[in-house]
Amino acid sequence: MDYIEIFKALSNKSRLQMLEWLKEPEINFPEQINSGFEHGVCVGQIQAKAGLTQSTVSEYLSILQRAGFIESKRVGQWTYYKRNEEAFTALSKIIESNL
Amino acid sequence: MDYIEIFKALSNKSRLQMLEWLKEPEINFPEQINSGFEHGVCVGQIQAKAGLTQSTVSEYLSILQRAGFIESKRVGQWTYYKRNEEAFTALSKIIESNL
DNA sequence: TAGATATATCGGAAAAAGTCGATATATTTG
DNA sequence: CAAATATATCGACTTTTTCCGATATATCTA
Repeated sequence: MDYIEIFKALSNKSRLQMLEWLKEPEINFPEQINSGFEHGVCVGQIQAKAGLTQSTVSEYLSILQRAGFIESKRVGQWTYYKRNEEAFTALSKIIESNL
Repeated sequence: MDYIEIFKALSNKSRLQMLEWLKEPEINFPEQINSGFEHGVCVGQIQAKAGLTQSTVSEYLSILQRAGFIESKRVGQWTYYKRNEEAFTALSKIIESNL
C-alpha cells in the first residue's frame, strides 16, 4: 500500500469532488438514465460536471483508480467508474492506528 | 478544515516518517536525554535522523504544523514538536464518513 | 555585549503535478 | 467497412513542490 500515491490522489480539489459526486450517483448524475448505476458513472458525465477537459478527467480517474478509491468497468464504448468503499475504510483505519 | 492542505502535508515520505518517529520519541530520539519528552522533540534531533538540511526540516515541520498534525513549543533556544493525536482521529473520521 | 547555538525565512534550481489540445484506440451502428 | 462516439494516451506548457545554501532572528552564556 503506497501511502504517498494515496495521499497525492486526494490532494486535488477536482479529484476530491469526483469522489464526493460518486457517493450519490443518482443525485449527482441524473442525466445518466439508461444503464442504471450498478457499474457506476461514465467518464463523459463526470467530465460535464467537472468543467475540465476530457483528457484531464480521464487521467484523474486513473489516478483515483490507481490509489484504489474507485474501480472501473468497461461496458461497450463506455467506461464506468464507481467508488470502492473498502479503500476509504482501510485508509481511515490506517490513519487512526498506523500513521 | 482544508483537506487539500492536509493531504498535501501527508504526500511526502520524509514528512510521513517524521510523524512516525514522533509516535515514540523515547525510542526514536534517545539522544535527547535532558528535558524529557513532554514538549516533544527538538528540530535538530529530527534533522539528524532525517538526513535533510536544517532549512528543509524546519519547513517540513511547519507544513505538518499548519496541517494540524503536530504542535510546537519554544523552550529557550529550542523548538519542540510533538504529535497532536486529535488531528489523526479527526482525519480518520472524516475519511470514514465525509470523504 | 560578543560569540555560539538553534531555528526560521528567503531565493533559487530541479523535479513533479496540473492541465490542455491533438491524436490514437476501442466500440457501436448504419 | 466507414463514420460516429467514448475513452485513453501523448507532448507541451505552466504551476507547484522539493530541497538546497545563504542569511536572518532568537536565545543562551562567557
